[in-house]
Amino acid sequence: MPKTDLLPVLLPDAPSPLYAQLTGHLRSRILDGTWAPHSQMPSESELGAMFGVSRIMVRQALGYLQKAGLIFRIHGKGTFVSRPTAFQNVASLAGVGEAISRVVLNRVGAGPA
Amino acid sequence: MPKTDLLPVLLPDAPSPLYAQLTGHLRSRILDGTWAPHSQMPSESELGAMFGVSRIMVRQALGYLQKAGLIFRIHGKGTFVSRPTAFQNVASLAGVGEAISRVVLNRVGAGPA
Amino acid sequence: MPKTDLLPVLLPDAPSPLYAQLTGHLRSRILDGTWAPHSQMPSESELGAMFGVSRIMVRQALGYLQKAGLIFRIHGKGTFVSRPTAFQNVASLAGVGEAISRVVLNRVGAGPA
Amino acid sequence: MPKTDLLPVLLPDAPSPLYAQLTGHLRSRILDGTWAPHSQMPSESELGAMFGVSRIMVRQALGYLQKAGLIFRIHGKGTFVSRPTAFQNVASLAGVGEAISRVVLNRVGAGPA
DNA sequence: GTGGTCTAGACCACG
DNA sequence: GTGGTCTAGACCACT
Repeated sequence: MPKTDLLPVLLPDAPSPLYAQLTGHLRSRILDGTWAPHSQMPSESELGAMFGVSRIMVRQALGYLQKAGLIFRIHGKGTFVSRPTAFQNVASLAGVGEAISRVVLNRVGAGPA
Repeated sequence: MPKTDLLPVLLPDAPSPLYAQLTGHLRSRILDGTWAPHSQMPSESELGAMFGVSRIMVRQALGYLQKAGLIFRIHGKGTFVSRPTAFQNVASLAGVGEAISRVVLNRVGAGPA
Repeated sequence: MPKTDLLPVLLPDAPSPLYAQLTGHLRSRILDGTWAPHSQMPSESELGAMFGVSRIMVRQALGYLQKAGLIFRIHGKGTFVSRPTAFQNVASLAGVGEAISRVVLNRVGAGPA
Repeated sequence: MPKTDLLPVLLPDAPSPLYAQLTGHLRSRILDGTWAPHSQMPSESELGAMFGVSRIMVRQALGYLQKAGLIFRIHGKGTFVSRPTAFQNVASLAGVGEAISRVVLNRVGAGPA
């Protein structure tokens, strides 16, 4: 009787880590245009204050978004949205976009070994 | 609390589980003011060392105390005594107290810029 | 067996972050057989003590090694070397090796949640 | 009252650079014992706020004091006064003192379980 | 004044 | 008693 019928709904019982939630929130704001492409996002500290989490969690979430090609970061300058919405599904291209943007805005940075 | 070797048959023969004893000890220290309301308790590891039990036992005991509204825990921060003795029976309100305390504690340490 | 002398001298003028140095040290010990394939490595805390760094730096270094397929980690059990030296250059296969090792050592993460 | 655009070419018009003044202030506080030997000084941000200067100026001044052997800095921990007045002229030894202090400080908080 | 590295130590989830 | 998540706050490198 109790047997759930093939859940179409995603079971929300799993709490999911904070940084995962935060990643989702940030991604939404990028996709919905709150932060426009190539515009500077709020600083890591500000994002931490906005969402009530520590800076380390912000950095972890931003790291995911960077890996996904949605944003790129420039040391000493800030964090930026990388590409327009139309390109967001093409993750592999976004990576290229990031590299180009980095060069354009400043210069290449050294990745970790 | 002395050990009674003669147990009435109605009770389980085990001399009360370890975590129950520990829960009693911790509750006593909270009620007698050893750990003041809203003050931070020793860490789970320290409590384990203090009472000579494993951390899993400590967590089980703390879980009881939390459910009873005597304490609340903040991830990454610590375990805290929730309210003065007078409020200890109102478990449901204590939950609210926890939520408020959490916000208060968060905000104290997190000034925006 | 010493390191491959294939690569010309890497310019060592950059101080290189601590976690990068640590990653190198750990990789060396894996490659030289200090920690044998499929054997359990020291815990994160022990590695921190061994190298005089914080656990977070250890985790960062282990994260790199995991991404490179040299190790895999099992929650609640430990960190393990993933594959023999002969396979270390084939990073893509190492991922498969990890999956197999998980099954061999214990079992699959059974419940699909 | 007039803006002197007639500058004597030999001397700079600025009455000693900002960081030199700051360096003097900080040195005074160290020598008069405001910050005791081996005690932790205020953070770079706090010092900037205390003296109304930017953090970059603070870092420049601290760099001088470090080179002079009056202080040493530990990444992720803080800035510390290095030695009593009697030793302040022996800059080279202060470097050794720093190294030792680092180990000592590290070991205090990092028991091998 | 940003992002980058690092420390110390808490609670959480799993075995 | 492991690895996983999270906090708070320090100094560092760059602009």
